[in-house]
Amino acid sequence: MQQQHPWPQTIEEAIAIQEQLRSLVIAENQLSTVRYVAGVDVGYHSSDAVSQAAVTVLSFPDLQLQQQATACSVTAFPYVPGFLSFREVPAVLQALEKLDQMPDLILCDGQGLAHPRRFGLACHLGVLTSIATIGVAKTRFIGEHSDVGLERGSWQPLQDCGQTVGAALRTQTGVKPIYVSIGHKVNLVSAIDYVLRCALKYRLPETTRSADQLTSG
DNA sequence: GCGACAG
DNA sequence: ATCTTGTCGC
Repeated sequence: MQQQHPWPQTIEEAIAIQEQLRSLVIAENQLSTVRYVAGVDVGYHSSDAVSQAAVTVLSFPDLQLQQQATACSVTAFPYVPGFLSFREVPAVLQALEKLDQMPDLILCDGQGLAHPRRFGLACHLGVLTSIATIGVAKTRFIGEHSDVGLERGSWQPLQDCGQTVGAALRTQTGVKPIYVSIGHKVNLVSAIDYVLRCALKYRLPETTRSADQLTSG
């Protein structure tokens, strides 16, 4: 699971990579039966110099923790909105390599297609690993949407430049919606369904929560 | 020029 | 992301 392209040193190089790789994104279901779902998260401490990635693998649909791994690496890119993947993907790849068995699906902490160039973190990780991925973000990055119904499962398309790039999804009645978008090898309706089935009790899916927990402490 | 801006 | 306790509400 090595990086398959040179890591950019400039925004211009990063844009070129995004524009090249985005054509490789598969926006339809191409995943086997999901038995293992992973959550990934990256954290930082006092300095930005070191990125710590955590991956947790849960059984699906019963959501029991099966495996976990962490990895630290030198932070390879600054945080610039629109280029988060260049910062977080290297550490995530290292953590994934430590797993005994690859998950069937990965829920990423960030956007997928809901990105200015349609190539957010979830798309990037999916293309590099060939694993199905979904972007699950706590806040909106791009796009607009109508008000979301108050009940769990309600959602509204997230639209940008006339395209549906994701969904604002209410995972629990009365809580703020989250932003779901395609990463790789899954369509939006299925992505919403997987996220809902991983978020039975809290706003964020259990995958994200368990990975966060590994990062924080 | 002025805001907005995943983590 | 990170710095950080208690507190209001179901």
